[in-house]
Amino acid sequence: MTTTARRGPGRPSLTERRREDTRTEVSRVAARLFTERGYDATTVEDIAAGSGMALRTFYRYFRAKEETLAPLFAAATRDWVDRLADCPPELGLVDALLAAYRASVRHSRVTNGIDEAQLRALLRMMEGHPAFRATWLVVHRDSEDQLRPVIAARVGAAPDDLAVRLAAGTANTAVRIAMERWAVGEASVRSAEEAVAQALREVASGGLLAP
Amino acid sequence: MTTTARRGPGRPSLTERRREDTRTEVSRVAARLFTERGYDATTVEDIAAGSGMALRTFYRYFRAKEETLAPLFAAATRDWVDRLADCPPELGLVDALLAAYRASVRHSRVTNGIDEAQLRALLRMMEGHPAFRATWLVVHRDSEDQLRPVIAARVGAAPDDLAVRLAAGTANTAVRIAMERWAVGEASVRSAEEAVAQALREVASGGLLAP
DNA sequence: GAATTTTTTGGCACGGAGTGCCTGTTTGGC
DNA sequence: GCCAAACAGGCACTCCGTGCCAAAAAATTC
Repeated sequence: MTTTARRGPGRPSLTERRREDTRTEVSRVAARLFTERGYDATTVEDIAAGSGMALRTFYRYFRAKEETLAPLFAAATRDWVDRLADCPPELGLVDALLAAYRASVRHSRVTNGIDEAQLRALLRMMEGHPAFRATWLVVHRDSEDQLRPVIAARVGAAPDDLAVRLAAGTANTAVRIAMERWAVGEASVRSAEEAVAQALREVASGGLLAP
Repeated sequence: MTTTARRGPGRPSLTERRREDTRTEVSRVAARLFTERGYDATTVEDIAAGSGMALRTFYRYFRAKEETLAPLFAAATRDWVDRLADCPPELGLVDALLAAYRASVRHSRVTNGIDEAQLRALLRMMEGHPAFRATWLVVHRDSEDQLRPVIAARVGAAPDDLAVRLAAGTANTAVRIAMERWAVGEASVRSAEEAVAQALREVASGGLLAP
């Protein structure tokens, strides 16, 4: 972490940020072990040992083994939402969503977070590993809730308006489906970015539901 | 089950249906125990005993404790998709989705499946119970895949077309969000049916994403 | 209908997951 | 240096989930 971060009012405290860093660090270790040995063959003790902590301490950071990858996935969606909030307000919602995604994926390539190759490998492991699938879906469900206030602010509505909820849900679903298509290596998908662009453009056009 | 069922070509075998019945039965027992005592306070042995089977046998029907409610949730979405397939083709997609939902909820009120009050109670338990949340989301993710071929058939496209995937994902998300709104008892929601109708109409109009 | 094969069920033992409780160790303010 | 609060670790214990083998039940064959 090289960013010079002032404490700021809405900003999490130093302790909380340290905690998040630890979680991310453990998450990276787990991702490596899972891809190397598989999910079942990796014990929580392995992850704890690899992270230089005791088993009991691991459980102070994660409620369950299957939660271990959540910080890694969540970092990606979190970053996307944050960049959406920073997008110029005159941009249309879909354009902003796409621009935010592009900025996020470009930036996270050079900095911390999860790199695309690893994310892809993990997503491919999801088939046949219910625990993985569940984590992936839970992270996206959380992302939906994070998206709501940002979308609400852009369109000038309340975060719990039905229209805002649905916009968040739809946008989020589009990104999820795009990444799932990209992960399995569908022929017409050249990059995650392209997949997301296609999906967002499709829902922006109304798609099959609004003919 | 009192329906006189011929074997039919696409129909599952008797053994498979017996198995499904057993799963549903156990699912109902678990739903009762969870609502009575809470999720954590209910052990798998309780569920097995309540279902008249040994613990080891339970694990021949379910891979994990958190999977126990899946048949109950899945029966609802499965029924919805089946009725969509039976809707007259000249009906618009959104109208058909809504009609199928109405038929499903009306019919399952008198026959087997899960009744609304219990579903609502279980959904309300989801807050603070990650395992529940995950199951709910996984069921809806599966529903998305079941929806694809049916939608594809209606609009005359391939099931793995991006547009079909997104329509399935969006429709499914709309229903999920509607039910989540209904479950928490939002003021502007009088019934699950009304919530779903509102949500589907909103996405049919294009919503905030297609202004 | 008796014998046999196949499927289903249950008991047992075992390792990993997850937690309550208590003891050490670090951190930070004085 | 002293004390308090937060954090890490060890230990014991319960529950989850599974491999393995034996008993029971169901289907099949003669």
